[in-house]
Amino acid sequence: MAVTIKDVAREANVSVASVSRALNGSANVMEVTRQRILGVAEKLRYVPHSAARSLITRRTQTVGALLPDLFGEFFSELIRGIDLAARARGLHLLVSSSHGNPSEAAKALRSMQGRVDGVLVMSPHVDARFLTEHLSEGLPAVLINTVAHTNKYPTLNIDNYGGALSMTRHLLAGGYESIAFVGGPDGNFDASERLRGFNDAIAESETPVRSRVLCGDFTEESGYRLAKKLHAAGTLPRAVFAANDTMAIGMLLALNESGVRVPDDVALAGFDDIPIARFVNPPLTTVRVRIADLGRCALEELAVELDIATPGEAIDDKPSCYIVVRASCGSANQSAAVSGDVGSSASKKEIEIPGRRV
Amino acid sequence: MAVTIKDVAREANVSVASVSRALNGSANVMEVTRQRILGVAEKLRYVPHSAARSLITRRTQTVGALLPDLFGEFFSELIRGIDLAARARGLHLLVSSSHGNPSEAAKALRSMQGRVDGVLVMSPHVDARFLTEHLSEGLPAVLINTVAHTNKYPTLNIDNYGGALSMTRHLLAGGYESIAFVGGPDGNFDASERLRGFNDAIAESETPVRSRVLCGDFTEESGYRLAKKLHAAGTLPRAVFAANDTMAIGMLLALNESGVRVPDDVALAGFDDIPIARFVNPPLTTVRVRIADLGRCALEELAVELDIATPGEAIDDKPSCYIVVRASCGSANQSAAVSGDVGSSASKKEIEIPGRRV
DNA sequence: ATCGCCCATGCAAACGTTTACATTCCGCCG
DNA sequence: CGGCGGAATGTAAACGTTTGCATGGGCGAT
Repeated sequence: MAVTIKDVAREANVSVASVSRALNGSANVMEVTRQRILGVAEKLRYVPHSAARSLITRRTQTVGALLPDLFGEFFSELIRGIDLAARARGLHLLVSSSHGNPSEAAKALRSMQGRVDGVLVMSPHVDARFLTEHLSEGLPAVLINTVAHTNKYPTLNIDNYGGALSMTRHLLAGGYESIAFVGGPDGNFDASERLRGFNDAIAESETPVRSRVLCGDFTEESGYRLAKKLHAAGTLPRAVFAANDTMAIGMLLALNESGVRVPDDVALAGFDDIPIARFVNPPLTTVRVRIADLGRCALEELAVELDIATPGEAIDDKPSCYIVVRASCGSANQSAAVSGDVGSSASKKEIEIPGRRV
Repeated sequence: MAVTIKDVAREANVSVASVSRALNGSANVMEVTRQRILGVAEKLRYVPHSAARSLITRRTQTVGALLPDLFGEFFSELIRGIDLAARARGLHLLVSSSHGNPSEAAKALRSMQGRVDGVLVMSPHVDARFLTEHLSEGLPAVLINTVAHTNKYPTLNIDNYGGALSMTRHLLAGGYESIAFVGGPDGNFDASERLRGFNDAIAESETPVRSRVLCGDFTEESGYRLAKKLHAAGTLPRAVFAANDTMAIGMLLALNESGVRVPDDVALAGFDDIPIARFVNPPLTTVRVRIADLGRCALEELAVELDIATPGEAIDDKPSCYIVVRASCGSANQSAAVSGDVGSSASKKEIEIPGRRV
């Protein structure tokens, strides 16, 4: 680390300016000189001092990712997507995760100030006030899956609406005459969007269908309780679409216990495609979110904000959802019709149906 | 970001030096002056320019994490552990993951040069040569779960040996008279350590036991094939300890298909406690690694290298393994004896046994 | 052949800190 | 009463780059 641009300059018999020029832009420097400089730099294992560079260029070549307390696959995939996209653009990735409360997140956000050129923010605690409060004026940011309605920053969301719409249509196409939707916690953005998708799909249905909406809270227990209650009351619908897999699995447990057959008596579908979904019995039909895609798109969007996106290439659309049809809803007949060519990654008993893009 | 230390100095009617002193160390500055300066800094929302600071202090307050292509929970947990520990120390975390090959990892490592004070390296491609080649001389580093034998850098490993030893002892205590170990790929460090643990446990056994070692490659398919082969040959042992859960689950699939009862006919154990392990039928007995702990320990170790560890506090021991007893090996009787007090996080049907610390 | 222009290169300022050293001021002791 | 020491504060150098501007030399045009 002791070797600086001056050392290279001296060794190559040029000025520091020429070294800088040779290494960076191709601003006028004779090819032979450039080669000599590059050679010396290589030989000396010169690596530019990024802090010094940042000081003058006011760029850090780094983006920050502010994430909530995420577990398992979701976190991994999100970071993977972000990381790969960042690397492709030559950007570094500064991560700050596991923020359980707003003040922690705020502190982390502030401490990133000046270390990053832009920031990806995903946090349940983010609202407009939080942002104006803690996000410094000039810092480009992209919001991920957040409820904050602001046109100040681009926002990327999982296509909750589209996914729920597609899944509900799928169930409707299965011919179930009564369908229940199990919602998530009040005020949860994902949950309300999924409900909206469900309602719209029901509304557009041409064949009459009895639908109802039940209140869950995204926990397995709430699913379990609801299923037990419905069974006890004898009011089980023919199909249930739970707003997340966790609740669906809770219901599945209860139904199995009660001797209700899935999908023969009740078809069941979830949302998220959590890893366990394919291992429950029967495997759960669900909506899969392409999480790595979400991360990648977010970073690309941020690149646009940073004015480093290549103008030519089109920035990807919002990350989409896929319906993954497994045994928990008995529509093997028509799903086969939808998708003859099954993706190679899908197991033999799985069928993927691209979700509607919104 | 336009507000610099000069602005604060001017506004507070002091020199930049005093501002610097007031904000950093408590080097002689009158309390009243300090308060005034702090007030002004707050009012102006001054945040020090980290690049400028790094330039002169030659510290970045950032550590890098170089990780291979990790999936799911392992990655999440590792980062979580690192992130939390780093935050506790006021360090930032620069992540570069998903490196599939040595040259990518090397590039990433070099590009971190100068942006970090130290680096956590976890990569299957890391050996001594790789390190001397690509890790700049003065950069502190801690190796995670790597085979590189070097006393130049501290190395943290999962306690593969101890975990396998404990699990094998557990099986031996279950009274199985024949036990097979299914190994991992040749040259894989984890795999060979686990095998070593198995062998040592067998060797120390007082009651005679027939043991054999089979060759797997960590894939589900290899487990599946092996189990089918053993069953066809009629050479199934009473207990099988697979070097990872993935293979164990492959075997479980095959055994279930063949009508072999687990654990009644064959007891089965794995290693890793991947999320699915508890959802297969029967749930898999396995060795759990405290991955977040691994990350935390690695960062603490790095802090020591960086001379920023508080001298008083003892650095934690190496991260340990836990045996998680589930239904796939039928030793409910004696495992209950081992652990009467089950951790609150364990489900009703799970028993945790602390692994041997090495 | 002379003049001007452009290209390659060098010089030096600037970026925002920290910190060694200089200065000032005050109180205390001789 | 004068000098001295120490605490509070100021001054300026240094960190390693990038980049606007200056310089010089070669070459084409007149």
